[in-house]
Amino acid sequence: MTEVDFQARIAALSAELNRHLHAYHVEDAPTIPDAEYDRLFAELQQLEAAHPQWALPDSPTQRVGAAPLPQFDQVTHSVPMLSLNNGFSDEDIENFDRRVREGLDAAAAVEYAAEVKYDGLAINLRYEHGLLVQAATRGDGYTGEDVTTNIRTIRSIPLRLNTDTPPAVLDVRGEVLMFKADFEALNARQRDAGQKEFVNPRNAAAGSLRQLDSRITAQRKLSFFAYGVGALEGAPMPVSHAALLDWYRMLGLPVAKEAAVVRGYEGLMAYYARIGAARPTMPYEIDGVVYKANLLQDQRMLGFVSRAPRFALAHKFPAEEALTTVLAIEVQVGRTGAITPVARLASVFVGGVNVTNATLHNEDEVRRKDVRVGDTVIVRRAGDVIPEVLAVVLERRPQPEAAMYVLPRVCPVCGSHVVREEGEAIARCSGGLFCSAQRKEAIRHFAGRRMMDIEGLGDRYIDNLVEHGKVQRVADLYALTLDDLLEMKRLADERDGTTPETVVQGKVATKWAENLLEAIAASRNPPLERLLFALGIRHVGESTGKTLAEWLGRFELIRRVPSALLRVLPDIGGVVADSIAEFFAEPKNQQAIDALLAAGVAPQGEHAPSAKLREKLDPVKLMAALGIPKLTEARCKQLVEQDVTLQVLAHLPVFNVFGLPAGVAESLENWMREEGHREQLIALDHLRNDLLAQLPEAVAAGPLTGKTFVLTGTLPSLSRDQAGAMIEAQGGKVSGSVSKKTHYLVAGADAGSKLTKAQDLEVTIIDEAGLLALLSAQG
DNA sequence: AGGCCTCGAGTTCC
DNA sequence: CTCGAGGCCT
Repeated sequence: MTEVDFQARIAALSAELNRHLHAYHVEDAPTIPDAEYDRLFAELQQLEAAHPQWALPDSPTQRVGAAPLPQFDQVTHSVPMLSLNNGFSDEDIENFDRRVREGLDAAAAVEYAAEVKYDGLAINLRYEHGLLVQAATRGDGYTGEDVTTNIRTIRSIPLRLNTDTPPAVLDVRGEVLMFKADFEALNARQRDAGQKEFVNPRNAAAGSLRQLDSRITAQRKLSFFAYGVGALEGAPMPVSHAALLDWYRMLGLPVAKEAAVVRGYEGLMAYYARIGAARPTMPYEIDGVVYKANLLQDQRMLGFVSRAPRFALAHKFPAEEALTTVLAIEVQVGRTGAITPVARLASVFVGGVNVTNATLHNEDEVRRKDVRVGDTVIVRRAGDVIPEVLAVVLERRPQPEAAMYVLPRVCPVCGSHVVREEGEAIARCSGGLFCSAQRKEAIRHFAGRRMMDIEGLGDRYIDNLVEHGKVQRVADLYALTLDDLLEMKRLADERDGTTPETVVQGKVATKWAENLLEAIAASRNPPLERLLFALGIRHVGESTGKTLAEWLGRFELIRRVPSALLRVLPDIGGVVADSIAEFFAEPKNQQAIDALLAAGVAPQGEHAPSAKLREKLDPVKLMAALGIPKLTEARCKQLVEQDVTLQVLAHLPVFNVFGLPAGVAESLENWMREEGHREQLIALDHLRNDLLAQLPEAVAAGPLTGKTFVLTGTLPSLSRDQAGAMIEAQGGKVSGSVSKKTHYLVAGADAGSKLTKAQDLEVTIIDEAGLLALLSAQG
């Protein structure tokens, strides 16, 4: 044979084998005996090995797996993979149908695409010019993991689309799952090999897909069904969901047989009943059905609400329920001291997992359900994840019965009083950082991934470090020595009665300790927003931390700004501002922070306060932010217009002047009479002047000055932060929600309610390209 | 005052 | 993931 012959033979074999694969795995109609397939496969493998230059990218030999990866790479989805809203009751479905009809102004019954909801893993397959180039997990919806080599091993996924005119880019959304039969077979193999069995098909599929060694994945029988689309370039978007599925079938992609088009509420319910009846005999597990407005045009019109489409709903089957007994009711103490009762249960298999604990939320909840030790209870996994005690089976309550549960009046950890604020559902331990449980939780929070990110400082170590007095405050982490850690481990081993590893495997233990110390040291320079989040200030999470860092720039400043100034920042109101100011005013916290700084913790990326702050330092806004009852912004404006600045206000002897109504004047007077308030005002005024002096001049009047923008959806190339920064750099303003005052709405993919609202208000809507044009045209 | 939306907090299992 | 609370707009 000549080289040309080899090339032709390889191509022919690839094509033929791919046809057989498709017939077998997608059409369920085998075309040749397995032995014959294996023979052709072996021939192809041989030829490719001898003539690798002719091997095709979609050769079936690509499916056997490759050497292990060191890790999975991160992939950013060009169109986010959002989640669906869930419906359980008939009423939920009725509401869904009604909202859709209202949204579409539809008189007649709406046409829906209905399909089963697989219990598997959502995956995005990217095809470029017809070739599978990348497969990624859903992840958090925006970023997932690159599992291409593993996905290639799934026989029913075409490596090349069956078309001569493939789109330049096609993101196929679908579900990877394991058939029940394949799951049973796998577990039988695992059992024979003495390996751990998987608890359910979903976990087996997830575990197989997360193998770094794709040769293992290749041995697991995974399946795939396509049901959605992300990015699509170079081909028109099908006009309906049903048309999309038809197109997929033509391209050789597996699509579930159960997909159907139905009409109106009755159609939905009939489909649900039909699938529910067929469910036990289906070859794979499903946890419900999915409804989507069939017409793409309808989907567009309905749009999105925050993170979920308004045009689709997952109609879930009732969660599986199981009976078990309550062994004990214990309480947990959270970071904020929250006392949460938890039921310890006799282990029971429900919803695909073994459940041994279930939260009882709070005292009222336990009372309402009247859960007692020894009771038989109905348990289910709420929202498919979190186990929940549904109800007590009273007939099975043992005699003599246990007493009704009462929440402990003192903290079981530290003995401090448990307090329940008026109107609050949650009881809290009053011990603060005196309570070791709260201390542990505070340290755990501090070390967390999204905060200081100290790798290797897990719960067990934190427990031991606190128990053995090595760490009292977070700052103590930075003073830990190798000896401290080794001693801690020795004590812990002694107490647990385990073999003291330090002695037996001194080297291993030392290495562990060195790594941990290194991780702690490496956490010394976090971005400012993360440090703020890590401190555990109530109401300050990731987002609020970011706001503070962005607007005020320096930790030293944030530490001393009064509540009134915090309150003028976006998304920070009275409650949050007070919480922050009180935290930093508390001497214990001050000491803890000073110790942290002394230990060398220094946030990186500090900067001067944002120039945007200038407008927030407006005397009217600041005065209104003081939180004086009845003193509205309008009243403040009135005062400032009569030259009553903060400074003047602080020294005013009387208040029933300036045309203020008697009630307002009285309220003002009462406030001023309280101790420290006049001083507060003066300090605030000084701080304001200080800040104004150091703030960069207001952004030079740019072309966008006076224009307000709102960003929504996902832009193709810019993050929202980047787009916002660009707008602000040219003098524009970015606001969080659409109003009449909005000049432009910048809408990306999957824009939600903001888009609808902008349309209602007839606000100019532009996309990323439009924004860039606007920016560059004038910049 | 009411409604919508986002953020924070708490929770479980593998 | 879900709940409740806080913030912001009409």
